[in-house]
Amino acid sequence: MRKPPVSADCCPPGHTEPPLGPLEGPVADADLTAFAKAAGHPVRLQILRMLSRKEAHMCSHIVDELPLAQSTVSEHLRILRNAGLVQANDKGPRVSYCIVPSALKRFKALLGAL
Amino acid sequence: MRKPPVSADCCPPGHTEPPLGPLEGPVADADLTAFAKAAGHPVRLQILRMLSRKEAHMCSHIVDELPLAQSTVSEHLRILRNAGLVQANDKGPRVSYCIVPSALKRFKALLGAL
DNA sequence: TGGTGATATCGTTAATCGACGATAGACGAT
DNA sequence: ATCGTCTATCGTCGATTAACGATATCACCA
Repeated sequence: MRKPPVSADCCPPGHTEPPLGPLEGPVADADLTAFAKAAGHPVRLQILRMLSRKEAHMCSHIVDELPLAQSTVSEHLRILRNAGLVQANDKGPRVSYCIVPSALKRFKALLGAL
Repeated sequence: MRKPPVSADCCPPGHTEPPLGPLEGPVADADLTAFAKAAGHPVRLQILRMLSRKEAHMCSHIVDELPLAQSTVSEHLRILRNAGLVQANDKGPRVSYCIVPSALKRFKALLGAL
């Protein structure tokens, strides 16, 4: 349930390399469980794919692509945000979403350590 | 919900390299969702870790390690089996479990393709 | 200042999940 | 043949999740 601070600019080009955290132990287990749980839903995976292909950034675009109510999509985005996989810059009435590269990297690293 | 056939011997040494299936498209999405859903639970992750460290093979060992009823552990093992991540050889009254290396590999590949 | 479009939140409801105890089935040992 | 052990399955119950519509909030524009 880590809620990362909303950064002003979305998807900053990777320049720093944080240590990504431990790959085993309680923290690793909690993180991997949270990541997998968030990704373990067809709609959320679809959203992640859209964001990773940079086909859609704005919430309304995502809503247009899915046969779901806006509130439902917003809820899935909230779950992805809470898991730390996705980030939002809420400048103005439009909110642009993007994947958090370091989180995805950590997700892959944690799974790789299995 | 693919239920792989139970092989007679568990954890055969890797000798063949199946193509692992597509990394995108509906099948990939379904597989990745199923894998992530199965792994997205603390108890199941713990079971996967036990199996990957080869600390425990038998169901009873896993039950001993966890503060859960035997039926609950059996249910988690069933979910992991249904996801294809785990395999059982039910020779005799004891059942030995192990991770399915190719499934784990595919899981990592699917996530890596994100 | 009032309106408009875009998101988030709230409350509700149906469906799914997680856990348990009880029970059944399979096998080896006695 | 019977017993004891190990595992799977069933039925149940409470908790959580997923979806929706309605409503609130926010930033911009006229």
